[in-house]
Amino acid sequence: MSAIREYYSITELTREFGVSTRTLRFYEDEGLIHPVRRGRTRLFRPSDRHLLKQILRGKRLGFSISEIQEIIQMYKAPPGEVGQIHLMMKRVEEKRAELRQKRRDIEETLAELDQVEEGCIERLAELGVNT
Amino acid sequence: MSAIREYYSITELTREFGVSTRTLRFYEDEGLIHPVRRGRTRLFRPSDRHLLKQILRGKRLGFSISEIQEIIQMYKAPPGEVGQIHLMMKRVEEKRAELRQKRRDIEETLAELDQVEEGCIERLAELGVNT
DNA sequence: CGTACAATTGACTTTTACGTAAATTCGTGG
DNA sequence: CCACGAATTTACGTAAAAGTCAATTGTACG
Repeated sequence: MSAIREYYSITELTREFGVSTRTLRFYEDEGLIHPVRRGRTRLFRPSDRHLLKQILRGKRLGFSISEIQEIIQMYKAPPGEVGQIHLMMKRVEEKRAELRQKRRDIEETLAELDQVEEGCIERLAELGVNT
Repeated sequence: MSAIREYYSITELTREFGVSTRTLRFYEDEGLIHPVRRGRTRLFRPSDRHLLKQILRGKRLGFSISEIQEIIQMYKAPPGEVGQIHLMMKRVEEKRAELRQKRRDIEETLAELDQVEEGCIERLAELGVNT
């Protein structure tokens, strides 16, 4: 078994997650991740790797980079000021509403795909089940 | 109560769904919808409107136009040839897998946002519940 | 019947999220 | 020490999904 690595190279992460080095540098430019450096070379810590997972998850859900940025900000410690905390809670609730909408969209689409499959099965039956 | 309309104008749909006319024309160019014409003016039938709903649902889930195109194709009657039907069933299963992944992503993100909210509440408690 | 407004077409622009290529720089093994 | 491979920087390119603008064209209506 492998212990938890201290650092990952950029190519290790590109292979693990199927993204390009360009993509990782782009995410750094956009301020989504902050790998440390040894000289000019980027070293990704487990926390960077975890962040990358969250970024890619956001991408799969169709969020833009700036939306992902926003979500990631929320994961960091809550701000110190009461007004800011309430603002964050409002944002959290908005994101949740959006996610629930997406979930409903998924359920609907899945249901329709089930219908499609049924149609296919029926059609196959019509054509004679023997193949 | 309003009966089912026969036709919708382009601006009616843009208002109902919050999209621009450019967008609807773009979808038509891409072959997603096929409104009929009176002269040069587009007339959208209820079926076009329904299609538009499905398109926007796909957009919310982060699917590209061509992916949405693919999904919409599935909703049309299954093909006549056995091989084609099996191919379609395979595609359906692939899409379902993708949607289930998205659903997992949503659950994870929702759980994390719950954590964020809890953190906020705790933080507020620390600062004194009186506000 | 004219005009004002809604809709269309076509062309160009913009934004996002990277891709790609060229030139450069580490650093490690032989 | 030096070559070679891996990583970096800089800069320009591109595809997708519209936005925007200009020039027309219907067409409804007073």
